[in-house]
Amino acid sequence: MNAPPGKDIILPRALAGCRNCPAHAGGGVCEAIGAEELAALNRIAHHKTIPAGQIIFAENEEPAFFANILSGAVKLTKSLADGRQQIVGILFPPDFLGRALGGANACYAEAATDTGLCCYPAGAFTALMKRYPALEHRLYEKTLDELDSARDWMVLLGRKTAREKVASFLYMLARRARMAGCPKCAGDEVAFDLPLRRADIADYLGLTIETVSRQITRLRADGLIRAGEKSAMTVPDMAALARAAGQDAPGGGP
Amino acid sequence: MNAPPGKDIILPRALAGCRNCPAHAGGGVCEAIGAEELAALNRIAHHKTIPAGQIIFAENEEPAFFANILSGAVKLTKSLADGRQQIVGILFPPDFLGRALGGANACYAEAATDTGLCCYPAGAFTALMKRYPALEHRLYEKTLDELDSARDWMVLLGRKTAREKVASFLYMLARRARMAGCPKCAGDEVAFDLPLRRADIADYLGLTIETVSRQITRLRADGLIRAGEKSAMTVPDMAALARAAGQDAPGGGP
DNA sequence: TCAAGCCTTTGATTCAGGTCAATGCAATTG
DNA sequence: CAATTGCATTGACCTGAATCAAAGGCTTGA
Repeated sequence: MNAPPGKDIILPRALAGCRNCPAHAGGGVCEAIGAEELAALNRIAHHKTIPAGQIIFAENEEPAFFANILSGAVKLTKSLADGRQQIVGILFPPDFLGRALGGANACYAEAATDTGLCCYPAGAFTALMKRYPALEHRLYEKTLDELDSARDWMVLLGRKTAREKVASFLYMLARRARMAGCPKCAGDEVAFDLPLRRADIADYLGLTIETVSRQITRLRADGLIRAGEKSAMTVPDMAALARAAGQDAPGGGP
Repeated sequence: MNAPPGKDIILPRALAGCRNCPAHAGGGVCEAIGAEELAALNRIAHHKTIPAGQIIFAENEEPAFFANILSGAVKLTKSLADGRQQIVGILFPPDFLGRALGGANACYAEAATDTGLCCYPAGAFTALMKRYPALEHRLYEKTLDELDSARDWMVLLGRKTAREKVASFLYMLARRARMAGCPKCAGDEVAFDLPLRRADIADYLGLTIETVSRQITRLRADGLIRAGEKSAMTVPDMAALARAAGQDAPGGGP
């Protein structure tokens, strides 16, 4: 695969578009690098939209491009020879997609929902990284954060019960929604959309579809979540959900 | 904690010692950086030996130092409020210990066996990283590798059976021993010492002590491993062990 | 409008791994 | 040299989650 599949969008040759970009504020790669670096990045950038379910790149494949995620969600999966799957990470805006150094990607990347990307061709991006240590520095920071969350997830996979796993997953999404300004929230409640189907949630939590479904039913019966239309979810009491998740973060810690 | 506990060792003010250092060859931080960088590192370095069981640094603590691991093994653990524990990584020579950027450590670090460290005071090391992008680049590479192995471990935790987990753990140790020159091996066999007690193996694999013990017994009965004195282990057939581990790496892949 | 596919939910049953309890076995120690 | 302590092993039993099986909604589209 040489280029990301999906629709191309021609970028205006200016930074105007960056100003409202999620990757430019809120912890993206484009934050905390200089104006020169940003302009250079912008010159090689290229927007794409990817439909849900499409594979963005495969395992053991030299990356042809890297990207900032602008909208949607991307799942990173690994699988065993016999087909068992594990989702090892979910990327949301403004996360960075791709192993920016040292060869092949170690997992599949697939669009979990319709996804918008700001793509950089691998060669040009690598050259920029060499020229601008600030850019590499920023990516290193983001990688350390990814490593921390991978390790948090290892605790979940190795030591939490099915109920705690599902509660943790919902709690993570709710915290993310609240931090993102929470457009659908009312009062203290936090509302958001589930970006994953049951099968994906199961692969993310190391469970089966059926167990995920049962635990969601149970959490709903216990009043810890409310389900609305489609994939809409509401958390009436974040602290209670955190407790059910086995987390010691009453208000909204890590 | 301001300094690593354990015995201090005065370093000769020269690079002579680095020549045989595991961190200087075989993938360590000190490999693939320039002579100038290496000399600067050496100037701030400081050897320590840490006895087994000693905590090297705690969670949520600003690191006072970073270190290359010279000998032994260090376990990184995270735990839930109620005491459940998960080992999220084991570091061997020539791995790098510490979050070199952006604040507090995200897990406990404890010496699994008697461990030798080459320590760098945090402030001085950070200054060097700023001055020498090559050093930061090298650390970034190592962090990406750590992220990849964390994700491999997530597959193990989420999707493998108890038998596969234990086989994977032993297979990982055997591969490491074979790559390290395999001083104890005879012929095609691979011999090594278990650096962890049953309780630690259980915390690493997301199992209980009893299950680990039973699976080791079973693997022994099946002839996939042989146990010697103390913690000595021998793998007569690496390919067979890889198969039991659910790995698709017949000869000794990733 | 109805059939065909997807997902999701729910129920019944099974089983891998956890829990509880006893024993074994070295390495220390008084 | 008992007695203690800390692991490791083994056995009996239990349970949480997997598996197998069957409906039950929603979309999609003819």
